[in-house]
Amino acid sequence: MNTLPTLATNDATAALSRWVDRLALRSTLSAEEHATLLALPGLLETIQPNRDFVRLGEHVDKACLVVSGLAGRFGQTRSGARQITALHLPGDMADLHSVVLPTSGSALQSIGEAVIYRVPHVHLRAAMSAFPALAEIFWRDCEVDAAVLSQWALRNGRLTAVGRVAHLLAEMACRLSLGQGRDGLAFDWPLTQAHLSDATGLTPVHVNRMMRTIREAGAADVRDRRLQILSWDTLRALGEFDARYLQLGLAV
Amino acid sequence: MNTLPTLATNDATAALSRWVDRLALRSTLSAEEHATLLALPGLLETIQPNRDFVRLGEHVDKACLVVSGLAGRFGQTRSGARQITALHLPGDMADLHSVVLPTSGSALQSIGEAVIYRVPHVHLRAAMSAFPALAEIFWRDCEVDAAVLSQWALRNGRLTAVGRVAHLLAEMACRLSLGQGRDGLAFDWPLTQAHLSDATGLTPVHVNRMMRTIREAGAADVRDRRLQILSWDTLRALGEFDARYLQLGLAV
DNA sequence: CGGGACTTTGAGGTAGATCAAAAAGTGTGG
DNA sequence: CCACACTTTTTGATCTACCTCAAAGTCCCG
Repeated sequence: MNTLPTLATNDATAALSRWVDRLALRSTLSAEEHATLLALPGLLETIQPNRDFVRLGEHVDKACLVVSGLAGRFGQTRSGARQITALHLPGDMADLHSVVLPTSGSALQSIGEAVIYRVPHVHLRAAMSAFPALAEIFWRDCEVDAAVLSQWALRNGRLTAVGRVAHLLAEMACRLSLGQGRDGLAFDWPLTQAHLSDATGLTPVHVNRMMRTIREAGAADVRDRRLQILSWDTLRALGEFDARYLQLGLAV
Repeated sequence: MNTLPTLATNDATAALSRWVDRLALRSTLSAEEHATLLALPGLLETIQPNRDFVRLGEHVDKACLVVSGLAGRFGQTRSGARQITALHLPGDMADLHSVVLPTSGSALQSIGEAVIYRVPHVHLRAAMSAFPALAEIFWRDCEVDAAVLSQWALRNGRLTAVGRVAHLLAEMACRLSLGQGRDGLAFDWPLTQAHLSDATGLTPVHVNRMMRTIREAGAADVRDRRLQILSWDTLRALGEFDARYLQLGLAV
């Protein structure tokens, strides 16, 4: 499915803009740096639902910016069990780290249909050469992802099943709203219960039961492919959730 | 317990040298960059067993290089359960990422007695200013840690208890030997079974049983605070272990 | 209207947790 | 060198959170 060139360019610019805004939350960008990043060339690509767009072990020379939809980072055991180690939403440069480690250590897959914008490393490197501060800014962006992953390890290692699911829902609500969740918020939600089970290390059946528990607690609900926050406080309590690790610049 | 200044300096230099050698495995360093890093000033500090030397939420202005002993990165749930999200051995700059994210998202604690060398960010930043390539090299080092964490998430999410413990033992054997494990290798091993349980998300009692399983399989054994690799192939099979993610430059 | 993907429910099994206590190791002071 | 306290490992017995297997129900799309 092709979009008109202009439309496509607008999509990419909007996603780049989201990304740059998020960078600016945590780093100081000069006007020139800002402009350079917004002008990064790349290729728009529509990815069918649940398709790898970066394969495990592949040598990559482009970084993927999520334009629309959702992307997951997938690991896999020898016996074929999958584990999601990161979820990326529009405005996330999903594998910025590939600039410094170009051999992909895990696969990237679309969740639902997704559009990505592939930015060649050459251009990112050119930007870094022109503005050395960008290296640090990119590095910082990657470290926020690492902090999130560290929280996932804690959650999946030490929370009960309800806690794990609730924590994930709460995290996504925060990231999707770029702030604290609030009662009544709702978001597009392409994740199936199978995806949630791969992210939390549970079985799909058990995730289903935990979603019921969360619904019956009046915390959150997924209906019609949308996530509804019913009671933010309840959800946060269930998942022992504290948004500080997301580094969104919220009140401490 | 104070050591003579000269001795102390030698320790720090040896640890810095290990760190720089490891950087050189994955990045290309010029002679000047090499020399600058080896000359990084810092403070040697001996840490009592099981003491936090970086606290959660603290604002840090120094990065910690492990000189001797072992350090763990600890997360904690509200209910007090602990999860280890990284283990750092001598020659690891345990929180290099603090240069770009100075508010610590998790605590660092010694495992057994440890010696660390605290390198002020100012000097790391000065090095980065003098040699812009260093920013990228530091970033790459952090990304290797992130790749390891991602593997931990996969392991703890999707392997059985024996697999998790075996995988951790195999990883540590590789990192301690800077290569593949080999039958008969042995290493100092300050980790208690309680530590292993915090790293794998299991209970100490169950870790004990899994250690027995691993011993009875003839794969590995801990005796007298030393880890003995009995059969590398068996251990690797038990943990579904593939060393590539460690980026040690081994044969693929 | 039929087929595929996803959710939901049920029944029964098991890996790992929990609780409790003994055994072994380690360090300290007398 | 022994006695004591403390930490760590080991073992046993029981319990339960989550898994497995199976099938029905729902939604969506061609």
